[in-house]
Amino acid sequence: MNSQTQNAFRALADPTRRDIVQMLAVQDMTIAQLTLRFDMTRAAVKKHLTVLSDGGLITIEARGRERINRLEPQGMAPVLDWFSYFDRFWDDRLANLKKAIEGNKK
Amino acid sequence: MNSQTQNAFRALADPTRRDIVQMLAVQDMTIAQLTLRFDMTRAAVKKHLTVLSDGGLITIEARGRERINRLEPQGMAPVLDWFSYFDRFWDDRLANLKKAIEGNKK
DNA sequence: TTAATGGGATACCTAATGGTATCATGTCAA
DNA sequence: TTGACATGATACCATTAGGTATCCCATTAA
Repeated sequence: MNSQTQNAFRALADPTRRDIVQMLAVQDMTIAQLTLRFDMTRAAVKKHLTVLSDGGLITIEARGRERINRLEPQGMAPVLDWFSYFDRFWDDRLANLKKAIEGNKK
Repeated sequence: MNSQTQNAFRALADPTRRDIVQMLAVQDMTIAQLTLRFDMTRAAVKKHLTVLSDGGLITIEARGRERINRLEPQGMAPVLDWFSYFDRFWDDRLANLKKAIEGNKK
């Protein structure tokens, strides 16, 4: 049923894709630009972008002959939502840890 | 390098494993008990538990001939930590969403 | 002591995954 | 209009992943 959650978790399971997500958080990038940052072919990068798109984590907008890959932050919501299930189970130690992480928000 | 992050993300990429994590949040369980809850063999469940253990999400304690599988909430820290990277990039819409999710904490 | 129970280990199968190479197509610039 | 450039699509390959079946060992209960 909830395939968005599954697709998002799956998309984030690969280290290359997590790197892409972090890069796109800084700025939109074309496939060619992203490919320059990795040691793999453009085709491989494009496959990762497709998986990220399926996971709702990015959007791919055509602009002329280029494709602008843009982070879709809302795509992370299903994942964060899944984690929220544990709020009532977390012990004090992790509660403090979580608080510390969120404190970094600055 | 940071294999804990990778192993944790990978462990959570499978829906069965996410279900196991949620079940173990409620109570510790043996392999046999968990197997009753899924439509797969004990060997398959054990494989999932191994992956979860590699990801630092559970601990497996031997007690007599049984193995007590216990949630290790701190194992989620690397994942939450990874997400915290985006705090400074999130726009208002997602910031509100995140806030709403955390509001569910009760 | 013996049988049943809980689990480990291994081999095996199929499908999915991450990657490449290659060729085709649309678009921009000279 | 004619290349060069950015990307799409496809076929192919090796490895990993999720699953089963099977056999073995340790522990517990009768």
